[in-house]
Amino acid sequence: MNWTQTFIPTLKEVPADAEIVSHQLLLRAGLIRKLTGGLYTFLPLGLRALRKVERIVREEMDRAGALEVLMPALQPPEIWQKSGRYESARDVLFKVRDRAKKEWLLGPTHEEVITSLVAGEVNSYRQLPRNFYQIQTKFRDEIRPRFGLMRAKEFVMKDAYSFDATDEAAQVSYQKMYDAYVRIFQRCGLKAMPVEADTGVMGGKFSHEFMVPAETGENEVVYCEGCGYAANVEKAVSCVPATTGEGAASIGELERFATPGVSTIEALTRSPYEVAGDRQIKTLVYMVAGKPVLILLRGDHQLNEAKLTGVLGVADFRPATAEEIFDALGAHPGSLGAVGVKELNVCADELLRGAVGMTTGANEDGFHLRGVEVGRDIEVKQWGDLRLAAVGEPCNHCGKPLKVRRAIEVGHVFKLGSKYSEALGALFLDESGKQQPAIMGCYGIGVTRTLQAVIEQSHDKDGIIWPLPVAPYQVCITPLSVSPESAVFQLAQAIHKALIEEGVEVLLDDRDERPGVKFKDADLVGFPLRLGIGEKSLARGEVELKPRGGQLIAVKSENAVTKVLEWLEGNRV
RNA sequence: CGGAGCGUAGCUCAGCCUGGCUAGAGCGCCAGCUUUGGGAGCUGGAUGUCGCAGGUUCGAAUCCUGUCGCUCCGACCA
Repeated sequence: MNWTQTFIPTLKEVPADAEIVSHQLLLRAGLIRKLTGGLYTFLPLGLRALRKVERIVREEMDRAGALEVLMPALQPPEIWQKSGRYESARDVLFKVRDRAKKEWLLGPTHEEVITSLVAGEVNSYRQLPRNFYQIQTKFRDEIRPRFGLMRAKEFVMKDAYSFDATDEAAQVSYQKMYDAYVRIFQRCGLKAMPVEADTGVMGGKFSHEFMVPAETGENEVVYCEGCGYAANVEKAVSCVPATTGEGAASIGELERFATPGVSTIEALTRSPYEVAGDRQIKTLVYMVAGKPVLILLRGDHQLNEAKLTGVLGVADFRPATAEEIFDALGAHPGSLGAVGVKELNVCADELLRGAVGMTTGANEDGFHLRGVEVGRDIEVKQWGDLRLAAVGEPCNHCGKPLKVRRAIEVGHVFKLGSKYSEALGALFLDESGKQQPAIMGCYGIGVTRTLQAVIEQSHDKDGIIWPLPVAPYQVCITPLSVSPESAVFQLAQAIHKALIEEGVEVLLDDRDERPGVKFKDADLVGFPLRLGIGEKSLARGEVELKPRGGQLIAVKSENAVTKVLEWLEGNRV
């Protein structure tokens, strides 16, 4: 392909509305253009890279035995009502109406569709296991689209759904996808790590996310360098010693004391009170299904709402407002406590079990209580792990201090169980003739997001550094003259032709531009290999191979094609 | 949805506070000349609904109101 015949609108300046470097480079390298917030057009170069990622995904899904299908993006709301997600996922659902005013949904995902298909087609254990996948555009009414392709209203996703007759078989299906994901991200040149994940609104009990470490990521991963444990912070557990009464200022007697103006844990740790954070009980009030519930944590800990969902068994909750709190407890945030509270549900973190000599709010503005004994003074109705694991806490498995880093979620595998198969009637007859719901798994990869994650992870100050397998072109030929009769350009064209015949994806920069412009653009776009042809080196019978980000290699011009092929072979993943 | 900021040429932005000549710069684009190994130089040229609507005023890019869009922070997030 000649540069002048394709369309690569590179940008010298950084677009004002792109915040993170991968988004800036997507725009600057001429890969995408924004139509409006959260919606982008893929330009020829960007589309080529996207297709590369898709191809890798497709090859690995096929290798893992999954079958490609293509489902409708437009879906009837009825199946979403059946699964219950018409309500639970309503915030992300795009709804449209046809001329008869009937409502339709633009699919954010396809569990309902595939399960409906299987419900009608699969009747016997003999037809299982099955795994169907598709690569398709998904629509989500994101509250706040951002970071280019990272979080968009519309994006390309690979989604796969497995159906099994037994739990054990489902586990095998899950592991196949897990292994395929490891290969996919490796082949994309990404350092992605699988981490244990919360299952969220999807339901199900078992899940891993594939995370690409990046400062700009929207997720936090807790991990241990000692044993390899890694989990999304929403799921992560750590091993903090139980809270004892040792060292407490006052054990045994419940004592009310004045704390004028104190409304934070931190303020109580200071003079004259000097109550350490781990000697305090933090009292949060949440409205759970419309009723106030007290959530107790140690003062130095943070609430993990994902864990709260698990402990309460419902996701329908939110922090109470100051007014709701005052109505329930007669005090404002900062002076709250659960001592003597009988009429409200009290839900406490495990680490508070048996804690004595604690300090907490007195439910009277400006007063706290010390000498609190959980159990004696506080009636806890529900216990659970509610705590957000934090950096430095001991790993639950090996005791080494945990670390935390930000990451981009590029893939997610779930063991779903039978939630959807039951709701949508995906039943089969087992060997004994008994009707059973299929055991499902679902497996997503954000294809467009993966593409951007590659750039986020692989770039320098000059531009993108494409891993060879996902580069839009593998090689860019840069002749420093494009006058038709020049030896430089004639050689460039000959090599171009020869490489195409060898099946190499090659771009010939035939623009009549100064060398600096061509070099800068080649670096910006990030071709893995650039072949420079100029008068000076050609006078010595040489051309120049320049791997992106590597050292220049002079090769004899008659060996150029061979050397390029060798380089490509040597860098294949 | 709450908070903050921004909408002026294809891109990056100045001008606005303190209303007033023909609305500007750099980059890009077009033509010509010169140049040719890391985003060249000179000359000439084209390009604007100053987001949109209303208001105040003799006069609005500038002040006021509304509205739409974008960006950031938060909440949210399969």
